[in-house]
Amino acid sequence: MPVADVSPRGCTHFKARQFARRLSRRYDAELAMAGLKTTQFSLLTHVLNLGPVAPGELARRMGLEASTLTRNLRPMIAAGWLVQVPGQDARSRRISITGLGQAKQAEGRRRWRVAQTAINRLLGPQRVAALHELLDQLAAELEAAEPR
Amino acid sequence: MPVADVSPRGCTHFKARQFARRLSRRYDAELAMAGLKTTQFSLLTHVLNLGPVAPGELARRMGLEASTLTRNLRPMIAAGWLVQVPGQDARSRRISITGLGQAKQAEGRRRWRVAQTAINRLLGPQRVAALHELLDQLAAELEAAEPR
DNA sequence: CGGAAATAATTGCATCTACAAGTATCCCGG
DNA sequence: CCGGGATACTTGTAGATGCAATTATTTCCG
Repeated sequence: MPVADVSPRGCTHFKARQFARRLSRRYDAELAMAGLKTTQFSLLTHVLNLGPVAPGELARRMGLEASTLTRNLRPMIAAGWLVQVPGQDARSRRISITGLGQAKQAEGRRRWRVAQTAINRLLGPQRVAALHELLDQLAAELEAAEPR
Repeated sequence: MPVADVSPRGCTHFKARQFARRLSRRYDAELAMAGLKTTQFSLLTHVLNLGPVAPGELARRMGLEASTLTRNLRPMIAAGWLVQVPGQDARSRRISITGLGQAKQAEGRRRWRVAQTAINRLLGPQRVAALHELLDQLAAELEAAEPR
C-alpha cells in the first residue's frame, strides 16, 4: 500500500510571509491606537521580560539580525521608552526599559489583547494553538541549524 | 470531564514574523546567487502565472498593499524584468513579464528549488505540508474577513 | 449636463529588514 | 608587551511594508 504523497506544494516562505502580512495589518491597526508598531511592542515586551539585556542577546532571542535591532532601537530610544547604558566592556551595551516604556508597554498590551482575541475568535482558538505549536517547533529547528 | 485548555499562548503575529524572518535568510541566501530577492522572485512568478495583470489585482493575489506593490515594481521595471503598459482606462495599467524577466524567473526557480528542498529536508516534508495546509486555510479566512 | 462618489494607482512619511563592511575593544599566545 | 583573531555593535546601501493623502479618471445620479 503506497504512502500518501506529502511533498509540500508551493513556497513555504511566500506562504509564511503573506500570512504574516495579513496578520500585521490587524495587529498594527489595533496597536496604532497606542501609538505603537507591532514590532515595537514586541521589542518593549522582550526588554521588559529579559530585563537589562545586551543588544546581541536580544537580537538572538527575537530572531533578528543585530544590525536590524540597532535601527529598530533608534526611534524607541528617541521616544524615551528604552535607554542604552554601557555594558561590561567598552564594546558592549545594555538595553533597559524606562518608566515611560513600561507605561507604553502596558498600553500596548491592552491593545494587543484585543487584536489577539479577535484573531483567536476569527480563526478558531484550536487552530491558532496548533499553529503556535508548529511555528514554535519549526522556528526552533531553523534556529538550531543556523550558523553560529 | 473538562475540555483541554486550547487558549493560544503568546503572540501569533510575533511567531509568524519571526518564523518568516528565519526562512527569509535561507531563501534569500540561495536566491541571491541568481541576483534576486525572495520577494522579487515571488513577484516574477505571480506575473508569469497570471499573465498581463493590473497592479491592483496582483496586489490582492499576493496579499500586498497596492502602494507596496508600486514600490516593489520599481527596481524590477528598472532591471527590465517587467514592463508596465496602459490598461483599459487611462487610470489603469497592466504589468507584463519580459523575455529577460522570464529568463530571470527560470534562474530563480532553480535556486528556489534548492532552498525549498533544504527546508523540506530540515523540517520534515510532512510538517511542512501540514504548515502549508494550515497557512493556506488561515490566510484565506483572514482575507475573507478583510475590509472590501 | 454637472458635480458627488467611486475606482486605480502613486507619493509622502516612517519603519522594518538584512548583508557587507567598518569601528572599537578585548583576549590570547609568543 | 604586542599583534592577530575574536567579539560587539554600528553604518552604508538597498529593498520591503503600510497608512494617509494625493492625482487622475470614470461612473452614476439628479
